[in-house]
Amino acid sequence: MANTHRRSPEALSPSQEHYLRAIWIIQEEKGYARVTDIGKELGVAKAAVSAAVKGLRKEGLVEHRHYEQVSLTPEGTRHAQEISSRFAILQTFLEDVLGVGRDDALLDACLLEHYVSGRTFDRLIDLIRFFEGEDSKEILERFRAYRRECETEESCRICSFHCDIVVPSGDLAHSAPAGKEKE
Amino acid sequence: MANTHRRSPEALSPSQEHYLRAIWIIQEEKGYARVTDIGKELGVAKAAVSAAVKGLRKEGLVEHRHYEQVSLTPEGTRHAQEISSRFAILQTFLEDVLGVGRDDALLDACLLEHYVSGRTFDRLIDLIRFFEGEDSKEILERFRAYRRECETEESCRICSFHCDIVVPSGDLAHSAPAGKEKE
DNA sequence: GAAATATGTTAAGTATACTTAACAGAGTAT
DNA sequence: ATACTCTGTTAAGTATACTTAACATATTTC
Repeated sequence: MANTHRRSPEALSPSQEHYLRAIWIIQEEKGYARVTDIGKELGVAKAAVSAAVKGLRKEGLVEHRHYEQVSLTPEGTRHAQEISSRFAILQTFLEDVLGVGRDDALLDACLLEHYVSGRTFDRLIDLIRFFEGEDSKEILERFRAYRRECETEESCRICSFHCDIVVPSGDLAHSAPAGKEKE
Repeated sequence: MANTHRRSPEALSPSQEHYLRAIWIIQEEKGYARVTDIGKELGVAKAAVSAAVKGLRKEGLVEHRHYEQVSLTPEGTRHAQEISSRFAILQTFLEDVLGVGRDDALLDACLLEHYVSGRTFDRLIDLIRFFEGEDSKEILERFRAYRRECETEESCRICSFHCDIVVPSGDLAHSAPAGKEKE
């Protein structure tokens, strides 16, 4: 695909990451995960889960004997926690820093968790911690005030798209059709 | 798919968005886009471009007669600009606010542009503008100082993953395995 | 203008990630 | 204990998005 991360062979696909996180969540909630539970959690048919689990088993991420429940191996657990960590970081950033509503934040975090690079996650954590710090609390407050102002002002509706960030001239300028994206 | 945005039928796929942006970039650069150019830009075979263009034509986003060059319709141009706008917003945020290196920023922006919701983009613009504003310049500087400190400190290496954001207890707390993610 | 090169299309095949439908195994209920 | 229900698997089919190979068209070069 022109749009998809070119992964190294051992790397997990977004779909696989999703399954792992779902299994982890269900395990935490009710102790064990069944095919049907996973399907419900992700909104897919049992057959799809069955196939996905087969793949995850082949990679040593879950244990699963026919007609029995699915459980994460230590390796699988490690991955699941990593993904959940990424999810939590994104959700925190979206909700608590940006002020995005919970529903949008959950949806966005769920998609983005698979695509953000480790380096960017590190920086996001920095930013969250910066805003979280005692001597920066007032900054977050200032940003929130700025945002409220932005929401009421007429001029700011325009900047949702085609604002001067697209064809910028200021301090943050980039030439509009920016660099290549070979992955 | 468990991992992919469930789009309304008229919505574009990440792949299609990618093609549109590539065509736009090439058009800007050299006036016209050929199948081969697009393939090179995206790193895919000509055959793939041919098929993709057929789809985009059916949706009225590009014009293309057999063995001739591809050009965006007004509708296609609108989409391409929108995507480029999203890309630029992300790149600006990653590079200028977070301080992610250019290469990572380009790669990340290229993946994320397809998945971030409009609402989140609005807020990202707010944040960029906030940091860009004259009376906030010193805040960005303070964040950069904080980051530099973070990089040198031993304790901060630990927080890349499995930090207390995962199982949080502070002000920014979320219960660890956070909400559903039906899309 | 014929040959060589560049460009574009088509066909066939692969991989992922789903779907529905049919079937198989396990547990419960009267 | 037979029937019903729930759960899991398999098979077949769909859709997207690629690949390579073969072929078609267009352009350039001599």
